[in-house]
Amino acid sequence: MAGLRERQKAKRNRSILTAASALFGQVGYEAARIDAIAEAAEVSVGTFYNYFENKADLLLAIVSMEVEEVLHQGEAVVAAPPATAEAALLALISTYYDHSLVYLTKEMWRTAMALSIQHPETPFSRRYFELDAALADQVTALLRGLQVRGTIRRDADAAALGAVIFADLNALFAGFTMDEAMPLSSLSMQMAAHVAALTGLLAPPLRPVGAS
Amino acid sequence: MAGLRERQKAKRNRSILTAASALFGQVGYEAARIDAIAEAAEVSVGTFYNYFENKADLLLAIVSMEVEEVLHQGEAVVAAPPATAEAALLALISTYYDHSLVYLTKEMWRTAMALSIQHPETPFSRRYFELDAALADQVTALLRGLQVRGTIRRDADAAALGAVIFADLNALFAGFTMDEAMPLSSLSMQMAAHVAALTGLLAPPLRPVGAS
DNA sequence: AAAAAAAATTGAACGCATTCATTTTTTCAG
DNA sequence: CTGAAAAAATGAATGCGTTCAATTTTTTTT
Repeated sequence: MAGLRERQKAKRNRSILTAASALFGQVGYEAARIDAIAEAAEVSVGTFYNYFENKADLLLAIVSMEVEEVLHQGEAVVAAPPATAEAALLALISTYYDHSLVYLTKEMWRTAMALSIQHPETPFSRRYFELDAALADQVTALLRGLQVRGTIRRDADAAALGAVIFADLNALFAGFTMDEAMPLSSLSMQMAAHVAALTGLLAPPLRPVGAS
Repeated sequence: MAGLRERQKAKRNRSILTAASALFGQVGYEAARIDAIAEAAEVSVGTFYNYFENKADLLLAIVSMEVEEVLHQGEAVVAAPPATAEAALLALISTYYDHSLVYLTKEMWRTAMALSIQHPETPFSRRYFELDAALADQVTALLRGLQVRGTIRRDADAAALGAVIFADLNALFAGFTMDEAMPLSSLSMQMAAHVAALTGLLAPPLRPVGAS
């Protein structure tokens, strides 16, 4: 049976996360003061730091949730991709983009990206890049699936192209988070143009009729 | 004739920038305290803030110098690119990479990237992205030059591919700055693999002999 | 059930970027 | 040269994330 101590710990953890998440959503990550989070969670500032390493740690918890859900959804696309290379890539990337503002605001994303770059040796950063790598791998897996099926040229370097495409979708997403006025639809359109440019190059070479 | 006031202002400006640059190089951007910079520049903390908006402003001055020099060098490559698409892209990108640690450390780059993402409405950010855009445009210009010359397919979307390639070289560079142990040679090799994957797709279609 | 040990809570104190009211220096009109 | 006005310099004060020595609560031991 869970002891008092254990139960209280779980309750406080939840309480802090809930309070932080709410405040981040209301006033933003930067403007959310630790005192305010602690107060809302009915805990002292010192106790807050007993539960979370620092402010960034809170953000990481939320980012992890977001990316894990999106990875899960992405699996379905990779398992059964649309018919054309263009449609398949757009389907996967849309999965990512469309989910992106469910738990996080643009400001929270910006902060997460900034923190991950600035302090690479931090647990925050390590975890963030683990998630990034998983997404990039999913893009590569999609490309490989398309190659096996003959939708795109087999001689293309799927790993390299997966990395390139992920870097690009990431850069476009960063641009999206940096423009508060930009709607998701604009992001999708930009991505569609880039995907079209790439898939235009990826069509398999025509094979002479009757060739083995 | 320049008055006393004007002359002193210029001298102090130079003094602060020199002191900051030296300290950044010695102890890093984050560890460089404003008091220390001010003291080294023989100026009070208050005066420091009279000359620079904030600490990031110092970094921006150094980043600007770096990127401007590299853009200048890049022009030469775009004006007279190597014979193959692969060699041309590698030449341009190497120009960027090889210059990158002249004025800045990896930590300074990381900080600059992080700041530019985190506070997009800041003068820092605006200037940083102006520089980024200029670099991306240079990649696109190179591609267009190669198209005109027939080195790569004319039906490719140069603007989109330029953006994709720039996003990728940027992502690889970010990875480089985040690994203190990684040498420039590793970065170049990664980029070479990606460039090879892309240029493999960019070869112009064979034209039947004798076609107009 | 009392005492000792272990674990967790607490808020005052610290470091550091930035701000601001006050003082000093420079300019310039008379 | 003098005194008023303008500009710049100054360092103490502020805000905020994080740390830590002291206190309180919970668990274990006897």
